Amino acid sequence: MAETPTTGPRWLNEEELAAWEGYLEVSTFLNRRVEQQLKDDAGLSHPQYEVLARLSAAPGGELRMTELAGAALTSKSGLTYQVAQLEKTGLVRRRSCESDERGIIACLTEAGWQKLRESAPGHAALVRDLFLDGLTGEQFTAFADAVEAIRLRLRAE
Amino acid sequence: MAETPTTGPRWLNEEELAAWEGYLEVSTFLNRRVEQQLKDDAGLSHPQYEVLARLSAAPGGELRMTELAGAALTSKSGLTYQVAQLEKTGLVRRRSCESDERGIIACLTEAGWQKLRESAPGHAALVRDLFLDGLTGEQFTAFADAVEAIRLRLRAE
DNA sequence: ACCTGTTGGTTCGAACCTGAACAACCTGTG
DNA sequence: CACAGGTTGTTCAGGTTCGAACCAACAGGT
Repeated sequence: MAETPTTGPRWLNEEELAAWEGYLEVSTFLNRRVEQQLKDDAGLSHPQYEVLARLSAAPGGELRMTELAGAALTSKSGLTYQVAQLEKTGLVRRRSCESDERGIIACLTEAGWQKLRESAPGHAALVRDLFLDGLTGEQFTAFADAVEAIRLRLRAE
Repeated sequence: MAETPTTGPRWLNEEELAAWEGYLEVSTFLNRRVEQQLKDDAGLSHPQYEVLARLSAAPGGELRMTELAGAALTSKSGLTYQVAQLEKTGLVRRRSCESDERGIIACLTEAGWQKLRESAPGHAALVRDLFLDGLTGEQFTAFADAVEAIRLRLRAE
């Protein structure tokens, strides 16, 4: 009984484990809430919203599929699926690329711009409510720094 | 042209948007890497590992399904699925609960303990590498604080 | 022009997750 | 005891995700 604590395997110390588990919990619930809000208010999944948002941030509201996949954080096949969904509902259109026969360019339709204009405020409000408003100014910058640090580390591979 | 910037809809300011998108990116890639490492090294999905870990942290290495679902951050039906998978591979066993006829208790088998002992160090090393080692001590505590703040906010509903 | 290696996007299969519907069971109130 | 209302866990259908395999098209060297 003396040599091993009864708490089971713990290869991270107390603090580290708590931080990691806290992060996992936050990440899970944040995703759930965002997903739910978008679905209810705009009929979009989070990935779909992300696609619209990334397109809207690109010049001309259009991007090649691969670039879009990178920006919207999904796999190539995942993006094919999502764009197909968005095309069904008329929010995105696909056209072929002139300079590269293989290329496909996804671009926002007028309805896509419209949908985004409608749904972005609600989405932003939720992000603000759940994520930003809970933090003091100091906490926010510290958090942003930490995220940036982890991001660089992840990128370096 | 003058009144609206060409950057598309942006209902969060520069800083806030960058933090949110940074978080999304980090969260996505962190999940991917963890998932991949566990799959490669232990043949487990992250949810499955989570189940084993939570069970191992519980007294006797066993928990009722509902408690386990709460701890492992999945829905009830998701847990049923995962436990079924883990049962197939012999890492978890189910037994019925004496005090409550409806209840099912999931408990780690010896193979389950063994698998966890084998895989935890690799998992911990990755978490350390991607998540913890990228942060200075200050950044770490600031991050942990921020996560805790968000967590409380999410819980308050 | 012709290989060779690389890239762009889609398709396919399998795994996964979720919410809703369900049956079995508990609980407490009359 | 009976019965209404809540809980427990599973099942089911539907949508979603990923990676591997694939074909078409580019690019560079010979």
